[in-house]
Amino acid sequence: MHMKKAKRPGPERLHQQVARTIGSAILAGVHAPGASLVGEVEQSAAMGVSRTAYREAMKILAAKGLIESRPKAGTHVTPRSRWALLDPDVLAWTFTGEPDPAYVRDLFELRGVIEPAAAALAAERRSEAQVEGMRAALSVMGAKGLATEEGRQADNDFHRLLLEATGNAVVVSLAGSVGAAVQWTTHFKQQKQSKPRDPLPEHLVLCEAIADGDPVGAHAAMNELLRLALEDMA
Amino acid sequence: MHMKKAKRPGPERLHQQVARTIGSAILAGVHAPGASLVGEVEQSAAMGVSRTAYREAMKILAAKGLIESRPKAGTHVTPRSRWALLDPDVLAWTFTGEPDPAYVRDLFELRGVIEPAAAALAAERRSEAQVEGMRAALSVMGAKGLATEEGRQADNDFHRLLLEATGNAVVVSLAGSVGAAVQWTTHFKQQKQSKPRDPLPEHLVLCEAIADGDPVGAHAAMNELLRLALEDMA
DNA sequence: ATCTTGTATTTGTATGAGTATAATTGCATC
DNA sequence: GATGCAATTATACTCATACAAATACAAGAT
Repeated sequence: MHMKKAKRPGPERLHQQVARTIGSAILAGVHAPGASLVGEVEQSAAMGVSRTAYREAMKILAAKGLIESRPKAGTHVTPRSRWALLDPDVLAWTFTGEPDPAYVRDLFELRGVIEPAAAALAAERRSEAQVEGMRAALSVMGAKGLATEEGRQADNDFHRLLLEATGNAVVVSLAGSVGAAVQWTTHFKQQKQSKPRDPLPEHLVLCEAIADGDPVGAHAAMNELLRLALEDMA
Repeated sequence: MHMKKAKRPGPERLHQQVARTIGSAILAGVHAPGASLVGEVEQSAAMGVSRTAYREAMKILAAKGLIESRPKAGTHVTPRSRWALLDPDVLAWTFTGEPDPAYVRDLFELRGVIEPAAAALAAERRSEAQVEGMRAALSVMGAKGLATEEGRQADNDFHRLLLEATGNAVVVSLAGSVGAAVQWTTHFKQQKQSKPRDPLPEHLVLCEAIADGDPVGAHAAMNELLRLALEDMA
């Protein structure tokens, strides 16, 4: 069987580059809420791109709630409360720089709410096939370890399967974003970790609670898993 | 003191119209995931707009994860799992048509997870000023009732203040989206409600639990509030 | 079969002109 | 002085056109 050629994201388009540059600057606080980005022609010229590319970048940022444009008034950064903080791109832009510690705290707090609830839902609704898949993923994870690419992939698979087992599309998309964000943060700190602990045991406990259809147990198991993960970073 | 002129959204721009039209069609299932919107020139001509406006609309939809474009391959609708289901615009587009019952169920389920947790956080972190504001809002709500615009505004204020009291920016933006979505759905069904129940008592219980700094009580009170609200719709 | 190479199709970028919107200003009025 | 109304004007918005770049696909070479 052929390995299907991995879908290549391709080179970043110009308007995406512009959106990333300005978006990152906004999230880093270079342009505070209320700040003015008035003057399409000057701004685009200053970046050395056409107004077309610049405007399309603005549309992307506006779609994510970071800016707002009106004729005569110009383009301004919106208050933080309107930003789509869980958007995948916004998340990535946030973690290009040093992320605000308060933001990371908020993120973990939300994770602590969402993921145990998701585990409980999964325990109630999982199919046999999903349990099979989760067990298989943990098996690979145990055999290869988290040091290998395969092991990390299996870890991802496990969590993805768990989310899908909730049968709640909104929870899936949300927890997916949060999980990705948390991985970004751990990626930072994990550099220093000389001796990583083996996280397999708590994964197994969680998996079996879900297999048993035990929402309360799954909730508690996920809580424990998150507690241990957080402990590893301190 | 002058009342600042209320910010008027103004007329919808052309590219926003196009984005709304196609976005709504995607969410309504007219264009299923994988469906092709190939041919910018033809598509834009068919809608009677310039290619510029059409492309800017595409950038908006792409920013919300609904579509994906690549040269030669064309533009296609992405799988549902990538959609930003909690984006304000996406929510609005969803509720222009008959929303999928499963989606509404998922939304309420998430609300049942988020809002009690938010109430508990608020109980731990609220300031005195915030408690004052929440009490004042409930006072107005009790005096005017939910039949008046002022009363509904006070209800919104209460919930907004509660969220702000969590001190968690991510929870605020998230719960704000979910709350807005839930209001859309209730707006549908509430038409038929001949005799609305007075929701003030459970609001007061919740408010006092938060004022007392009682996370467990606040969690339970919010659960009860949501249970009653859901009951009103059945 | 597999790899390379070419080619055609589609989106991406650039530019310039003109339009529409709304913040601002100035003026008249109360 | 404050308020309401009209003209001004800065700014984003829309359009049309041309060209560039990327890439899926097919044809050919190995």
